Amino acid sequence: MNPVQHPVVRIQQLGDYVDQTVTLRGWLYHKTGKGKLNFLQIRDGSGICQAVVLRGNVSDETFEQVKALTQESSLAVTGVVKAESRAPGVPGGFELDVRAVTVYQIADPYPITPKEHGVEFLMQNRHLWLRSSRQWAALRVRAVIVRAIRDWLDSHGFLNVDTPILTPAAAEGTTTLFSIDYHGEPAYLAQTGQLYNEANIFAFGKVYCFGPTFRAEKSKTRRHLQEFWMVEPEIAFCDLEGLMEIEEQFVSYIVQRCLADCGPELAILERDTTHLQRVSPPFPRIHYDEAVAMINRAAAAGELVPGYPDPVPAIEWGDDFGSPHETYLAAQFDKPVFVHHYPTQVKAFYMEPEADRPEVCRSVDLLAPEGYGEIIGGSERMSDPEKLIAAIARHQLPQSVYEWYIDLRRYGSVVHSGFGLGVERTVAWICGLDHVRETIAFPRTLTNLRP
RNA sequence: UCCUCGGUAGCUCAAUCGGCAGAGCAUCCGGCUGUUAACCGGACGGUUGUUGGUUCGAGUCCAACCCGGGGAGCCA
Repeated sequence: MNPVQHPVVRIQQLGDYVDQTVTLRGWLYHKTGKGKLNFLQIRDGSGICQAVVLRGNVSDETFEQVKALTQESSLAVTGVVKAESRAPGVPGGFELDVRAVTVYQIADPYPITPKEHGVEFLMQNRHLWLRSSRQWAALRVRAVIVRAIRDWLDSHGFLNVDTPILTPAAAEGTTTLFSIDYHGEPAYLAQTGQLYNEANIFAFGKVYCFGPTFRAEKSKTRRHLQEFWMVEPEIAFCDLEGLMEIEEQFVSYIVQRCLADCGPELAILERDTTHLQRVSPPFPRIHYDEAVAMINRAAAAGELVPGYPDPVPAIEWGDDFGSPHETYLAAQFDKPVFVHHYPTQVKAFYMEPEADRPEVCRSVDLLAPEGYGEIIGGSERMSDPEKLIAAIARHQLPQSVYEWYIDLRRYGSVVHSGFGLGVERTVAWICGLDHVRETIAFPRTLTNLRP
């Protein structure tokens, strides 16, 4: 029996071929032998299918070949698709009653077994780990999230205008940047496209940039990468309140799209989706003042940070929140929560101070539930050129470097706002992963540059 | 940078008071017609992160260093 005589199908489509003879091409994910009966779990990138090889249904030569297959051997199997409730797989419920097998390669002993492994080992073998079902599922959800991001923005009047990755200076003074040699001149890998986005809205009205950003922070936590992807929408004629409305529509769409399109993937990840199903506008909004009061009430009562053995630390008005504060705040709500009007002094120079209360600014962070932390940071931008020049001076930044940015306020300034959404944290939240390293194919963490 | 936990077979781990370094998985051989991380029998597998020290004797105790995990700060 020649495999090429039958349609070559992907496992995802198997349900359309019940009782037909087809060929699958892929890799052996797992094998259990029962004497004259062998069960092969075959991956092809689109799903996992159980193939049943019974001695007598295939040639003796083929049967011996199957017994010799190792994990991750590449092969093609031809047989009849059967609806079979006992069959595991993605999608489950179908199996292939095998009649012929073509082995492309017998794989060397595969280092990643179905048993447990440590993080260090898995990261050293990331190029192979990607094949494991949980990693496969998370990266497929990531792809859907990216698609949802673009679909929502593209269909709501935003133009994708990407911004440079090689930049001459820091957008926000404090963060550590990766520096490179730009033909003898120091340059840096971008940590945000925001300033360029602000130029772009004066040409296009509503824009977004979407790409990798770089932070050379010595951060070694489940929420941090050195290289991560961020989508940054920026909107002309939009104030803080308008911004929050856009953010909650946008995030809700992303979540609902994943629930609709990623059922099998979320099942593999064993994600409890009850929290996610509640994600719809409006999201709760709390003022920084109120957040400080909530934290200090919890601190006084000796409450613990959810998920940690430590008590909620008290905070003084004017300080930025630490991770334990954000974790505590987010846990008080069952939806993402907006925290707005942070103190001006802890935020970036370009954020618009509140007119009748300049010690707070028109900024807003969105905190994800279940301990996933800040997934969005955004603000209304300063639109008056004189106030912007003063803010640049107050932050001891060189005005000459920002002349082009000040120009944006000299030639038709308007109220405008924007935000940045971190893709990896969003993926971690929606997938219920405990570390962002599993949300991107080749994560760059503090200690992982290779593979 | 700081705090904290760890490093023993390819992988995941065990080793009592300082006294012969041991299991499971993977791999190889044999058995099994419904397996779901199958199961049963056998084989193979070790410079205990590195260097130095204490001791009759160190995986175990001491010191320094290297590597990794989690967290703080900072951030998305």
